[in-house]
Amino acid sequence: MGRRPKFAEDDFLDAALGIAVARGAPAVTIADVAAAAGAPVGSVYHRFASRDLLLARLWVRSVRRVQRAFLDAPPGGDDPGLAAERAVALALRWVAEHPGEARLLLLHRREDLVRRWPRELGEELAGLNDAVADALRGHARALYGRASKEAVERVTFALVDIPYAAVRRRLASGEPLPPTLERMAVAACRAALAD
Amino acid sequence: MGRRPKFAEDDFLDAALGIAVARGAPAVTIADVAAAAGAPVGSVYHRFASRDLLLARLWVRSVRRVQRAFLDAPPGGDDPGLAAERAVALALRWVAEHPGEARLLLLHRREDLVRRWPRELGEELAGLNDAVADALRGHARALYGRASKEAVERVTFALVDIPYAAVRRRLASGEPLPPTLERMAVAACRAALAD
DNA sequence: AGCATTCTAGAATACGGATTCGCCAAAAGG
DNA sequence: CCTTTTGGCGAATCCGTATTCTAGAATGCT
Repeated sequence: MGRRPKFAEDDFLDAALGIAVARGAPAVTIADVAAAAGAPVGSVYHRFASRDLLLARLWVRSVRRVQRAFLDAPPGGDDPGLAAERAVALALRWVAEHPGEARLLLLHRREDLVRRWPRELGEELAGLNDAVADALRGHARALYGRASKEAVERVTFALVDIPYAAVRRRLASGEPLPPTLERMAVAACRAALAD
Repeated sequence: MGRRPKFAEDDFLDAALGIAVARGAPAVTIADVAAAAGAPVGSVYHRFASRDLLLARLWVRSVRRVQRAFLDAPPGGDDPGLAAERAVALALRWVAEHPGEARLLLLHRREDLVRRWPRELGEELAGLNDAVADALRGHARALYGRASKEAVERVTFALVDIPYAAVRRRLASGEPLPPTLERMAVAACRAALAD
């Protein structure tokens, strides 16, 4: 019952992602999204109530995708070296496999993408990081036997911030990641865990 | 000869910085900058030909300021441990002393701030990083006896990217830097230099 | 076929914000 | 005091974009 859809939400999200990555977040205009998807503007509004909502959903979709990769990765157990290696390798691989979304997430903050976060997505935003926070506490417990604030901070710095640092500048400049990067990052990560 | 200026360029740059930091780059409208500086919009245009030029100058001013801090810092000589300690300490101190500019530089890319870089500032942009690149090569030479591409990459990762990573997430969330952070960052930095 | 429903389509409209422009004010020199 | 020059001032204008609105098309149901 009803006409068969010609455009899906994901079509517009993909189009928006492409534009954001290529020409920056402010260049994501509804007209351009529509053009990139081969659709008229009205069809975009048929799927998304507003530009902010479109971008917010793009953000959520991207965050969910990285998170899934992070959560699905095998935990490192109580071996700091192993945890370091896996976290860094995972980050580098994910960036290589999802260049667009990597750029979106690493080079923009939510606020830069979405001017005013739509109420409709309020809850969505609230619980977004819970699973990752849990996983980090799990790592802290496995490595140090406790999930104290300090232990969690340490794990986050090592497993999140350092891989991030390894990748970010290159992602911004567009240069390829140098081959020695992984080794350095693992060393740094390991040191942060051990210290 | 001529009326005495009531507003200086820096007044508007400071106002713009405050708005960018508080409400994000897109919220930096000329009307708001003027209001924040207690001036009418016309006076802003008397100093800056366009919004892009204003933001570009703000960017350049901020970059110059960090660079000065980085360049003025005493070099670590051939001791990786010392170099690591100094780089991390410098970064943490600078962020603490210049919270506004730190947020501007660490949380925004140039492209997010300035839509289209004004031609008038073309050269200004070109040579902006030369001095820092030189300094990094100097560090590479002092530490490893050579400024090969790989050595420079290593030094940059350790002395720039890691301190950056240590600070960025907190800067975005607004939380204070945890006391153990410096120690972890130094350990990571040192490991990246030694490996 | 008639009807309800789900979409496509894109022209018309509304609006926020950058930029312009004409005019007034305050020094400084003669 | 008159003239020149540098600045302050802010209402009016212009433009790019988000958003709305009216039509029409495709599909399933009875």
